[in-house]
Amino acid sequence: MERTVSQVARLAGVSVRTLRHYDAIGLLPPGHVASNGYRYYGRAELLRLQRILLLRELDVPLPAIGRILAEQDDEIAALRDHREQLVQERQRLDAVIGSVDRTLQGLSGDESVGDEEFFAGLSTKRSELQEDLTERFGPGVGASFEAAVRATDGWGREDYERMADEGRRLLLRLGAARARGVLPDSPEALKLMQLHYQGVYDLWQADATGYYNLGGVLLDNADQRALIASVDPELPPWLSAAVQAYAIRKLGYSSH
Amino acid sequence: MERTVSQVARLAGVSVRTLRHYDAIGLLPPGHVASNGYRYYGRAELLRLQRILLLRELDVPLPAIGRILAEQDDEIAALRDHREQLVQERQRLDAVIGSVDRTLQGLSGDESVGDEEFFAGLSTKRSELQEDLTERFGPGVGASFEAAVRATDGWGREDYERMADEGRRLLLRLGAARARGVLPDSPEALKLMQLHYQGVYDLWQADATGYYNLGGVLLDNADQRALIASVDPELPPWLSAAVQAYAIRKLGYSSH
DNA sequence: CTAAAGGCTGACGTAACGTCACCCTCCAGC
DNA sequence: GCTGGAGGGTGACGTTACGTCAGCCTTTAG
Repeated sequence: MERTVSQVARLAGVSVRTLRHYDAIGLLPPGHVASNGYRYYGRAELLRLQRILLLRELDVPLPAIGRILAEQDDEIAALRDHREQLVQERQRLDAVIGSVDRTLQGLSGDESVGDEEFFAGLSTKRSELQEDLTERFGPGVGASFEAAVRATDGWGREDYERMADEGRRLLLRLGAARARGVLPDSPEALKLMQLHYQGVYDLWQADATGYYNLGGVLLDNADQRALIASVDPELPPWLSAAVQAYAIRKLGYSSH
Repeated sequence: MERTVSQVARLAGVSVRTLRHYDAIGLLPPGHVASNGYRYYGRAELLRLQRILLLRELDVPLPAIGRILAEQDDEIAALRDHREQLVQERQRLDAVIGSVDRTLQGLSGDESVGDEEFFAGLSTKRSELQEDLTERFGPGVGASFEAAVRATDGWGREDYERMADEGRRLLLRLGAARARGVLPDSPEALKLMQLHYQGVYDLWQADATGYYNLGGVLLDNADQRALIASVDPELPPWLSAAVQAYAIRKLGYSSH
């Protein structure tokens, strides 16, 4: 009736090492240990092992299995909790897969949007954007464009492409965050938006007001919106909200 | 232009420890290390960090990120491969969640099937099963029932319940294996079936022929089938095939 | 000049074992 | 009684991506 490690291993379909491990962490001590150190398992241990393996197949971590087997009564409640975690993990995976798809989309073909139009289209479409901002909010808002244009005067195609690449990846990250359920005004989103603001600032020394207004334009300007949507169809409203949240929380914008 | 660890950490939203780690594994060495050991990062490193973080958010493991960034060209192919793995993992999770659901079903309510009817109903429904086997395959097949009945003569309700519990969990494990896509005649299935055969043998000293025939009865006998289906609706045909596969492969059954 | 930041290098902990490396014990055959 | 091989045992490192000390050294502000 007493089985050795290798016998139990064969019977249950686990490795000897696994049995030693379960002994080491106290999950399944042998029924009896001989004076020479040999482990011997009886019927009770085999039963316990079966229950362990069932739970293990259900992705329950070993410490949790130990607790469940210790307190028989709430085995079902524990499994229900566990199920919740599994479902959450699946949702997370779904979001990640969606992000990967959009990333592939954003990185592969999609040459419909020229490289130099990127960084939210701020590079070559700047003048158009400037007009839009100026006519909607007055000349003050777009004024700093001039300095920015001069700053990038010496840029070659390569510089723009690097900038475009950077912007594209940032939009992808923002899309991934959105897909994961991150809210536009959450701390995590604001961390990412700092990068966005930096990028915008490099092309156009935007202040709080300018950046805040940009939040609206991103939604209303067809080109801008299309550019962002090309990376993630659901990103434009999220990004718009995030821009405005950043302007308020981090740049101190207020509509006075 | 040169940023210290904490500055980069704040900018990118990662921990200082993470930067040290990325340096240690060679994923992101600082642009410059001062004579006092201080790390300083330039624009190029910030760019690389952004790309790292994008891929990290997509669940790409760090070594893979390193390879992807090293060989720019197949970034997209690498992501496509990665996507495949994510999808597989999601499928696995789906299967696990299904198994958890059936396990909850099998462990909670379900008192419609009395405890002592378990272990594939072999305990109290034995006589009925014996009739079925005898009338279909002749008296020889069911003969050893007699000895088994005597062997369990002294059993109390408690013994039967323990046996039932054991059987129930085994069926759950088999269901989990089936859901994971394990085939009835695969080595993994046969390992589990050894446990099933042992359980059957304890209640009825079945030989290869008897066990093989049981495979058919499990499908045709309404009680048996319902019992198994109560644990997993798709289990009966799988289990039937597994029983016969075990009889052939492990017990040497042949229809001569 | 001193204290507070902030930087640095180890080193352990995490999940669940796989995989050596090295040593001991039992049993069968000579 | 001896010996070889199967099978038992105990460390201890490797894996993933850092978190979290502990202990020591710079830089910077007052």
